[in-house]
Amino acid sequence: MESPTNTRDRILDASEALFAERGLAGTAVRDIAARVGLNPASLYNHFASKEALYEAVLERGLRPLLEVLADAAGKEELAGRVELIDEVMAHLERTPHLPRLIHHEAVTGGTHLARVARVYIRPLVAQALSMLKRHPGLLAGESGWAEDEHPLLIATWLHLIFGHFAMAPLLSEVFDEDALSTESLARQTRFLRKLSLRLLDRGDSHRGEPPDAAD
Amino acid sequence: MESPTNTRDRILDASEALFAERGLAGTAVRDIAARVGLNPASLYNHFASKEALYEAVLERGLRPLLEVLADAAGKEELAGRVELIDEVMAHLERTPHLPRLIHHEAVTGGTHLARVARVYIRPLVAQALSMLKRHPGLLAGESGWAEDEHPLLIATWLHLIFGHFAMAPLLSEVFDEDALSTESLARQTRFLRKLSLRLLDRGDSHRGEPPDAAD
Amino acid sequence: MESPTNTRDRILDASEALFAERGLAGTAVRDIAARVGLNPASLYNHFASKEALYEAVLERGLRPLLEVLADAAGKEELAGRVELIDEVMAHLERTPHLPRLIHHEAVTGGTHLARVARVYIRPLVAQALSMLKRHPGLLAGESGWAEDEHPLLIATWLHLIFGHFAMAPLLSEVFDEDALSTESLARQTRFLRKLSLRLLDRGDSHRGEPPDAAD
Amino acid sequence: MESPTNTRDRILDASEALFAERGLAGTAVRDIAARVGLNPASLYNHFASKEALYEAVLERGLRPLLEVLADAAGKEELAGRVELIDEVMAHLERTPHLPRLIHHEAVTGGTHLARVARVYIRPLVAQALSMLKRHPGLLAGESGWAEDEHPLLIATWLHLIFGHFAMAPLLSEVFDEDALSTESLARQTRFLRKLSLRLLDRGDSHRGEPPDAAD
DNA sequence: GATGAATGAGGATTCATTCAT
DNA sequence: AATGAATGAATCCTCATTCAT
Repeated sequence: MESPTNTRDRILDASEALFAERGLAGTAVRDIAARVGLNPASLYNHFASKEALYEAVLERGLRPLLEVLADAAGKEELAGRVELIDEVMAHLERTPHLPRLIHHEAVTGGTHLARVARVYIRPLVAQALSMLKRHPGLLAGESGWAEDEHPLLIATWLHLIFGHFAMAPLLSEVFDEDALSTESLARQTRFLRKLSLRLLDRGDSHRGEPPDAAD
Repeated sequence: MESPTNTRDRILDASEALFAERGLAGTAVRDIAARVGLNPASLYNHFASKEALYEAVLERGLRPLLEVLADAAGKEELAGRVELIDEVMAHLERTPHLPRLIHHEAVTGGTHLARVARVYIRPLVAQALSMLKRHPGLLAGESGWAEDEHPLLIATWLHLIFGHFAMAPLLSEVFDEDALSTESLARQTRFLRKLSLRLLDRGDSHRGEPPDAAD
Repeated sequence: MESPTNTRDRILDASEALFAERGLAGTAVRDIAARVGLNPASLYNHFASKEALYEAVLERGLRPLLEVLADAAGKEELAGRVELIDEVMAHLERTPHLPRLIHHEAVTGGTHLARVARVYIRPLVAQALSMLKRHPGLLAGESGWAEDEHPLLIATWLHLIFGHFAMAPLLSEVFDEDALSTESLARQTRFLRKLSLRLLDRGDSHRGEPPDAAD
Repeated sequence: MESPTNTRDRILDASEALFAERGLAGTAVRDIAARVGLNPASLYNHFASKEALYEAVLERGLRPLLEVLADAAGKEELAGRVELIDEVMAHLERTPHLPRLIHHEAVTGGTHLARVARVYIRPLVAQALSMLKRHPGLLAGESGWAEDEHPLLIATWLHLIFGHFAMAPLLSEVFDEDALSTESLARQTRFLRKLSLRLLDRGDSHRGEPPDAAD
């Protein structure tokens, strides 16, 4: 988070913030340049076009997130599941623009979306699905989730994690509290863990095991 | 949803679709005009500016949605809770652009957001909160939700309902299925009801009451 | 030549002059606009792009020339031959920018060249060749032109007619006389007729028939 | 014509080709640099400006050509006349970009044109005119050329020689044969000699002296 | 000599909007 | 209510050039 001396990175930082805030179309190259303290023409010494800059921003933001997810997903299921939430939330707290960027792409159905979805998100979802399938709580009788509901569970986490960051402006407005504050994020993280246990474990499991004992 | 002969409505329809797809900044007046089969100048016979048109689109989309919500919220709690999901999902299915519009606003933190939030969403959230508070399942002992978690529960529904529609382009790409298809929407609705029961009722309550018996 | 009231034509006129003078790359849209007394943006109400404008200029200039040539070529050979020169020179005198435009294209080998060559010039050359073949003077013995020299004869006329107009700036500078003045053009026309007779008729033919008797 | 190791010459070569192809305005410094495999900034170690580079290209191309012309013009008239054509054609074959460069200048009426015309071309034309005047064939009776037609004869050669090279892209397109091929150039040279004789000698002279016997 | 980075000026084009018709 | 033409401001980007390294 320390401000980089490297021009390229400073451009990427400024772009990330503005693209997240206003979207690709709503962001003027000149505004990015101004924020970096650079002549607009200078940006073109580093990126071939606004479009290319946008892609670089996506790439730079998505790749580390991907790695966090892949790492966590590789661990033991039970532990990984909870830690996954923690780590993703922690990571996003450090790059809070990213979810909004993704939302812009997701909502817009932009050119990059297909690529982003295929390269980054699909493998992740696949991994998450296989994790789910091996989860003991799901095998249980009548209270479990049918197999065709598993994707919806995955989507639920996506919505709740990314949505919280992406919709932060709205949530802050509605709930009168900065949704990106440390406190708010911690609360959301706790809530997500609790909710996850509640969704994944049978009725009796979350009775003997207080969900937020970890804090 | 039959195509209107009224010019003003045709403009609103075209605008809604384009604003939802590309956001305010990404949508050109001339593109709206072209879609309506009109000269761009003619739009100004109906709306004072692009901005005014955008507000009219928001207004036209939000008001009926809020009426649906207000209506449902006024009913008996238990019945209302489940029907609320059904009705909102059904309503959004008929105006599928709306959630994306809201998301654009929410993510962008646009000028209209504050107004939209205060006028439309806050009262709703307040109502929902009071509903939650009176819900019997929440009174229960150690497994319930603390009062400061109630807003997060409300947000959960917002994320899951609006998110599903708004992120439809991404979800479709990732899950290889049109997220706005009748089937997909029905499944999401069923899932939401089940999830709601699971979140709101004590462990033993959802055991005796099969969650998707309603279908 | 009277200045047109029609905006589109005024744009074409200004463009023709500037494109001829400076070439496509050397001409700024804003300069065209300024010459017409218009905002640069207004040009785009009439032409989709600078490129399209350039094509329209070429088209507007070439088509009538083509017709002049086709008309003249359709007439009796002997008469036609001499009149062809006269008419082409007279036509070009009225559209003196055209040859420079063509030269720009010819020298640049631009994108349009292939089309211009195929659509406009090839049919013309073909016609001229067939005219040449039927010319009696060419049948004659040792002093005639071999068949593979016929294209070079055609090219000779092209060079002399179009070259005179296109290179007018240089010729004026070198010969201290405006190459596009009525007088200069008349002289060049006379010269071309004389030269043509000299090239096409046997030695004795141009003795009994004084070449510039027509004036 | 072997590719030079000298950077300055490599720049001049690349520039000559590009200036000839696209003209001064149409050529970007960066394109020249790219063709040389150099950073644009490096060009400025060798030439003060694009303009200066252009002038250097003109200079480098024109001076040897003029020496050829001056040399040939100094010789005996009759021999020189025919050899002049040969030598100029041979020289231009080795620097085929030059005529296009000159045409760009000539057609554009650029800043350099006046200088080029006065310094280089006028003395040459003067010399050629004096040659013409002393030519015996012109003294002849009614079939000769009046004195005010002499400049037009000079111009004729200019048009035919330089025009052939400069308009090569068009001619190639129209006549379906590379106008700069060895064969095509040889044919044009032969044609020019024949045409010269035909223009300069009386009717009976070119009867006893077959024009292309020289080949 | 070479280069990466920077820049002011200018390039074509798009945009939302106006206005006379 | 509709439109063609006009426009000032902005858009992305290119250009020739400079300069520190």
